[in-house]
Amino acid sequence: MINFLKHLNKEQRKAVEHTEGPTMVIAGAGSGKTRVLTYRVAYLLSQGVDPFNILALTFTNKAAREMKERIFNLIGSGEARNVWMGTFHSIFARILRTEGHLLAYPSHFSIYDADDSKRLIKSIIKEQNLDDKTYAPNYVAGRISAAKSRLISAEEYNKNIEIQGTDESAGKPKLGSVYTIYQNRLRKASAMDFDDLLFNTYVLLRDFPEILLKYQKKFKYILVDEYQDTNHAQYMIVKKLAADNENICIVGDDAQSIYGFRGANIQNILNFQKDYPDAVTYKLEQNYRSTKTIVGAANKVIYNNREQIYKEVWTNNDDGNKIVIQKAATDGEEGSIVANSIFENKMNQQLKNSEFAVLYRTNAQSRSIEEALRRLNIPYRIFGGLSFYNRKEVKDLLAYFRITVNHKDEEALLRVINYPARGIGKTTIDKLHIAAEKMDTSVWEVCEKIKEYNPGVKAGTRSKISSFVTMIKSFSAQMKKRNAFDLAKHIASSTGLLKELYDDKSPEGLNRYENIEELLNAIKEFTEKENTLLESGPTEESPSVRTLDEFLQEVALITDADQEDKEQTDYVSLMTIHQAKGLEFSYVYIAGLEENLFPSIQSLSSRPDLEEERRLFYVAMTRAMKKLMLTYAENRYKWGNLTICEPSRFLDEIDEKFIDYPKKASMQQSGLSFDDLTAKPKSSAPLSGLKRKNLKRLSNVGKSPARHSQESNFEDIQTGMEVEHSRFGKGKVVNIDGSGANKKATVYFNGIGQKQLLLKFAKLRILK
DNA sequence: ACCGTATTCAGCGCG
DNA sequence: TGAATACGGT
Repeated sequence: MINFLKHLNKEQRKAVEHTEGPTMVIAGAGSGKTRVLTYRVAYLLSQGVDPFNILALTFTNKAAREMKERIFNLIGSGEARNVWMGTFHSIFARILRTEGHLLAYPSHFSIYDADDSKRLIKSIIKEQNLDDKTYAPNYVAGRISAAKSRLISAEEYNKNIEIQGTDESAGKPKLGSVYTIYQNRLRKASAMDFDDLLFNTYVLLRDFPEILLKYQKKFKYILVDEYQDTNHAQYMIVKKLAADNENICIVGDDAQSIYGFRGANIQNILNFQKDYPDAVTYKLEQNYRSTKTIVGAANKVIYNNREQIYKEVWTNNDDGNKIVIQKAATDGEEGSIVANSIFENKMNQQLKNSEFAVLYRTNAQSRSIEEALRRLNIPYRIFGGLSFYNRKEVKDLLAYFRITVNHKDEEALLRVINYPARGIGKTTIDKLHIAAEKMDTSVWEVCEKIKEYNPGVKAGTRSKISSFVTMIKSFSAQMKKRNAFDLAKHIASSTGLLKELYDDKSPEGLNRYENIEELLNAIKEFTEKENTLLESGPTEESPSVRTLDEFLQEVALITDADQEDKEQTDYVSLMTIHQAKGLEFSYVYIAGLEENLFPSIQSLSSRPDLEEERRLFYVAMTRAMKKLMLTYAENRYKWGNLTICEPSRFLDEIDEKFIDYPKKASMQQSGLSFDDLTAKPKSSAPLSGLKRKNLKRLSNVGKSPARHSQESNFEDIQTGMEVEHSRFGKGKVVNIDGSGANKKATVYFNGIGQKQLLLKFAKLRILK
């Protein structure tokens, strides 16, 4: 039964078997952290602990998903399914849906994403006649978010002399009142933002002892992943929940704390021993991932930080290759060096693209690397950017769902009240707003009782508003009767949204239409998946159909669109170091090791910030299993003009004995004059610009990562051919015009008719 | 109401 | 450089 424990080393095993009392597991990079967490849960279950008594908190959906899968693999999904395992936000949202009424929230409250929050903040700033430069919405949002994650309410914020002083001397004395108004508006919309999910959970546990007791009794065993990334709110909630049993196990690595800028408090992990004097600490120091060279070099770098828990990461792996440091004349040449090196390694050792990753500090750096990879025809995928659920069209449809579930959801209302256009324009919406403000109610309420409130709009507009209200209400009426998919499809078509996108025959429009299709597919999957689950076992409640509001609850907290790539395509990964956390690759390139870029210019003035940059570098280095190459450029395009750069101080922190400086190749000389300085501006002519946009867009759908190699086949399409299109089906090419990237085909599709398609976008498959 | 042009502003980003 | 937004004309 517990023979799976033999897959663990001595220290890992001790950490797994020590189930009672506070436990801290310091897991060095590549030391099998996830393994310990999953085995620990499996072990608890095998010891007879009730799965309903286990709470496992992670930061990302991905981490939660992976952990679940691995536990299922160890001991089957039967019992393990009932463990409360998920992100902080999803678990707390779940608690708030049941207990939120105590805080006067309905169970169907909306969750505002960062976008919604910013829109709202922006409109408040406007309404208050504040200058949107001194009160930049991003900055204001950041301040409010920081306050909430430090558990400072709007009221406390305004009362706090120190904070008020800071804001006043920064010339932004109204921040507090924006915060207050923001909270009122959220409240009126029956909505919580991401920070509220934490904040309100804390308030719930603080002010309602019986609720606290209930969850303390329930969660007898608490596990927290990536503890070094917890912010104050998360820390306090966990502390409260664990106060009774103190069966808390936290796992993390202080050396990998890289989210200080968004409120993570590294002191939480550094002070764990003080918070729980009885805590037992286990250190996982054996690295299974990297070569001795990489581990040694990384250790040496992180050693320069003052604040850390002492540990010595070591490995049994081979020495491996030395770390290569390469200088480039420009960022363009840096891209070429990286691409060439990938090409060489790949050819010499017959490697897959997926064994390579290029990491950088800022997203803007991806450009030069992309171009170089494209020149060598190496398939790549850029991570980051807009994820599926952040696309406009997807959010629009979701907004219809949201307002169906929660009429008061104002951000949703504003998104869709005039989309597709129904003649309810800006002027009208402003009037509605003013009326709502005056009567201290929601915009929805004004719309619903438009005659009573009489916001001074013409009769014609009034009837348009009324029919919008009627339409939304009709959706709501069907919500509990129809399954999520049926209703979603009904909403998509009867609002005219589907038609609007369908009629847009531009390549972008097609893309949007397909995204809606994909969203509907996801809902269908959701509907069916849950139904099969119901048959197989006893679950909570007992609804016979999965409804739209349930789908919305699930989807509101999903942000990684990369639902495991189904087609495991083979590409080089390009991502920021932050995105690379938790991943590993055989060959890693870290680009842009220059002062003011990495470490970032914003970090230079404070020691903690600089140390965070160093940890970031540590994280980057320790992603590599076999080979690591570091590059920097002497000149780099920043915001459009060439800037002179100095090598990063971090390069000096690596012990010489681990480094291999390649002999200055002649290509660097020629590269300077020919490859880059002259070719660079021209290489981003309209054509390549368009292509890149397309790649970026595709790259984020997850289902269809950017694959450069695929693009070539449109050259082959000719008049008379039989082709297949993902949406229109089979058809015959009637005509071709244009050439190169602008090559267009006129295709006659069976049963649909003629379509004009830009070949570089339309993924046509040649049949005959 | 909507579209094309001008202007502005760049940090990493979980949920 | 380029994306996101503001503005002014139709």
